[in-house]
Amino acid sequence: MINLFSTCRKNSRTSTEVTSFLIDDGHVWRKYGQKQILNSKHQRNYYRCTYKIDQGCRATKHVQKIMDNPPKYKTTYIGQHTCDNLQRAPPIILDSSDPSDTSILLSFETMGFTEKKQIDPSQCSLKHNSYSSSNNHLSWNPNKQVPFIKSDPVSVTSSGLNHGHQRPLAVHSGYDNGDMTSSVAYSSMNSTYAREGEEWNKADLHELFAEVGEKEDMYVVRKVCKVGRKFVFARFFKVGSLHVLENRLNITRIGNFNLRAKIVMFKKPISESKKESKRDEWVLDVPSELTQSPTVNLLASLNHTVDESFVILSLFEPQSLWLSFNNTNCKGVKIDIESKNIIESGSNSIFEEVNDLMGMDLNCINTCKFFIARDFMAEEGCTKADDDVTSTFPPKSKKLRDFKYKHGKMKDEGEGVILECV
DNA sequence: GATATTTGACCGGA
DNA sequence: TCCGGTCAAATATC
Repeated sequence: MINLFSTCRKNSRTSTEVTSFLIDDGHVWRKYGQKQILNSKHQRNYYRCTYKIDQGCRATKHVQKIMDNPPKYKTTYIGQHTCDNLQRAPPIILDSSDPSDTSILLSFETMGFTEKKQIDPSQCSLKHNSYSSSNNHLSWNPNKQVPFIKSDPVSVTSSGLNHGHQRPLAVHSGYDNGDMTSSVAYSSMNSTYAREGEEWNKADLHELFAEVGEKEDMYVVRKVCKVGRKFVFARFFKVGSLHVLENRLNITRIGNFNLRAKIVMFKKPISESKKESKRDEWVLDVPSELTQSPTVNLLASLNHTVDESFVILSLFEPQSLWLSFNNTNCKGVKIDIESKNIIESGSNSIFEEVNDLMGMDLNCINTCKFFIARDFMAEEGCTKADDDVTSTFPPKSKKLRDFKYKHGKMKDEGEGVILECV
């Protein structure tokens, strides 16, 4: 429910919306305070535009939960944005949890079409586009809560997915890294951009995932990856075939948007405390089927030398891979698989190094981009996987960039990876 | 080190 | 003086 009106307050235009979910207007907000309001059960959270300092944008808003069951949130916008920084991607998935959790927006990608139009909150209605369930994609009728999937070309039964009892679900968001334990399948799902009018929340995703497997938990990453995509980690138990599960998710459509699912190939020992669940402790779990990775063929075509490189296939940019070179000062290079262009490199001298070491003839399309060189010299020839695609990239500070490149071990940087030792 | 959030203190209008 | 809005140091997270 949206109740929009305008009035004057402190010489600023204000508008108020009452919704059953938290909304995202495409702007980047920073919380600057919270206050217990008289005769109100919940605190009011205050936000200002992130670009207040940079660009002098004076827009603010406050959000307050005004009803519990069903939840209702009152968002009051004060002032208009004068900044020109819209959030990197318009949102579509809206959280219905506590207002203190400000993370939870996902975006979706239409097939071959990228839409960067900002969503006007006043237009954020419940209208939905109909979608034809042709071309082997599953369709979802947004007017129905569940199930999301009407039909299933891939037999869930034959996939070995367990459809038994449902485990209690846990949802992580914000800065929670997700306490991913072993013996489970993780699927990272990313997609870009949204179309107007559809609202999604984590409860929706829970129900969607429940359709395809026994899901333990789901982690909606707070920030976007460096290509501006939101993504979700979902963990499933008792998965008979990871690839069937992956395929199953990848043929799922939500409205006009495809789900993009990639299996996350790492695991983490169960730890007792949250503090112990730092990603530094993650260890790789590269299943044997990954030896069939396309990167193997690519490397073969590139005449690489066995002990000189690792190959990292990005989860979130599956069209590219990273190569790192142990014997050089230049720690790595990112290569587009199809074009074989270097799209990011640690230094301008990388090309000579690549040519010398790998016998590759690579093209440079961008040497200006900086990437965080990492040390892949870990035990047993493997490094620890880093599932974080959320770090600032590139680092804004030259000082920080220099530091990270010099040390080359900044584990907090990078992106979700499948690592393969070759 | 950079950036975001938390939270008690502070301020100003009613 | 009360109360809502904001500040800013401390803290958390990356």
